[in-house]
Amino acid sequence: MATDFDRFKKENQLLVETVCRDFFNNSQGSLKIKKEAVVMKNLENILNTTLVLSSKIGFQTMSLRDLSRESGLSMGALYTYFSSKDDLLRIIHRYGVQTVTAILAKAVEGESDTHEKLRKIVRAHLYLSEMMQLWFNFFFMETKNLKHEERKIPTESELFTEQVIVDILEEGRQAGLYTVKDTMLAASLIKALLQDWYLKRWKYSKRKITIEQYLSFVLESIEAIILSKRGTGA
Amino acid sequence: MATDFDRFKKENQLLVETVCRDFFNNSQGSLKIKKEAVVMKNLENILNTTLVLSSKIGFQTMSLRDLSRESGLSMGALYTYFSSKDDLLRIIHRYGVQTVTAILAKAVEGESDTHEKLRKIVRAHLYLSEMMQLWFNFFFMETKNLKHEERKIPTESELFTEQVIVDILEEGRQAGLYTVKDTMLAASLIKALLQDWYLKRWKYSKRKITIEQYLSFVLESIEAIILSKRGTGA
DNA sequence: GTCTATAGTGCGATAGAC
DNA sequence: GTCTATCGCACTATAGAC
Repeated sequence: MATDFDRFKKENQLLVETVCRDFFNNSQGSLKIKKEAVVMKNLENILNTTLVLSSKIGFQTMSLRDLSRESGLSMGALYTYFSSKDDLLRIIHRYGVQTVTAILAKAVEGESDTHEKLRKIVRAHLYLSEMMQLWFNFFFMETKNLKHEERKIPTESELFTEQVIVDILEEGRQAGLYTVKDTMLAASLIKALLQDWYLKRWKYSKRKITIEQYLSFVLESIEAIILSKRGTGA
Repeated sequence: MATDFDRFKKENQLLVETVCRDFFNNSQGSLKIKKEAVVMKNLENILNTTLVLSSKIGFQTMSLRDLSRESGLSMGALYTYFSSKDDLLRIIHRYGVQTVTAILAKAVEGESDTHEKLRKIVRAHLYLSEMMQLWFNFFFMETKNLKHEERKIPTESELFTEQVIVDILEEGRQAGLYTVKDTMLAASLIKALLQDWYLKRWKYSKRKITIEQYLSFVLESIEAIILSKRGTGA
């Protein structure tokens, strides 16, 4: 049986391709290589290999020689796609966060029912973090290696998503649907629960908790915290 | 006015000293330096400086030259307290986790009221993570740099604390006090909320959320999730 | 018990062949 | 476009003076 998550996966198959294409379109001026197909293939390889190695030993510990060996590309080839190790870090953050933010923003688009909107953003966030588990972990763990000016990228993304949730909660509170008093703290709490899924993946895997089970539990918990009585429509 | 947290701080002033003394007692055979006072002073300096630098740039990025400069100790002096950079990492994890676990275990000792026990462990965890913020962050961020055999130290500590919470929830459920069905997921949720306080310290600081406010919100939220009706005693 | 000086290693980055 | 060879540097770790 196809689960809800399977459907989401099918609708969003080309995530890494999106990241790579964004990069290619933005860098065409400065990039030495002009063939899109070549850039796409190698860049996807580089990014995926970097994410895998970083999840095991961390970005700083990973040497470019490790990356060269694991990706099958020579040191020279690597340097045609980024200008320094720091640049590679920046690329992953910038274009990764951009893609994630765009998908999450789209997830609630056109939904008018407040509570349904809340459920949609929670589900989209959880599913996306599952599909892009290595990316989400990377954003969280490697931010401190960015130069100061670049650190605001993941920070602002965190605040943006949280603000989307705050807005929904505020809307529900003013409509008398939610009784929660502090919508900002409630939104932080929701973010913390969503984040726990990918930060503690080892724990949930070991216990064989499926993503659907986790989603149900999170939604129930959120409702317990923010809902007094549900409207007749739900 | 002295807050609840101020009282907790006074009762647990000597945390880093405890870690250092544990280390000294356990290493006296292998340690070159024999004077306890000297070891305590320098080790505390080394550990604190390491935690500060790691919180800014990460343990791997921090060079021992950085540590030497910031602590005021020479490279040679550093190497009389640990045998390699990896050893330093291990020391912080091992003795730090040991101290934290002992304090948390003591926090619920002798409390017979189930719900009060839950509130005590939540409060102790939150307050302790505030006092040892750099330590808790270090445990979380630097675990992957440990050699495989040593990684179970922080992992088991996470599971231990969670099990304490599971036991309390299970006790309450069987007594008819709590209606929560999945006590394990509920305990994970509580841990996630506690962890968010120190992982996202920048966010809560910026918003001027005090630790007392956060504690109240977390306790209320937990109660909303697990409680049906409170007993007459509470 | 702490220092300075240095040995030895592996890194990021690049130049030039193909 | 991709490769190999190599430069210069910063690192961990240690040896020997004080």
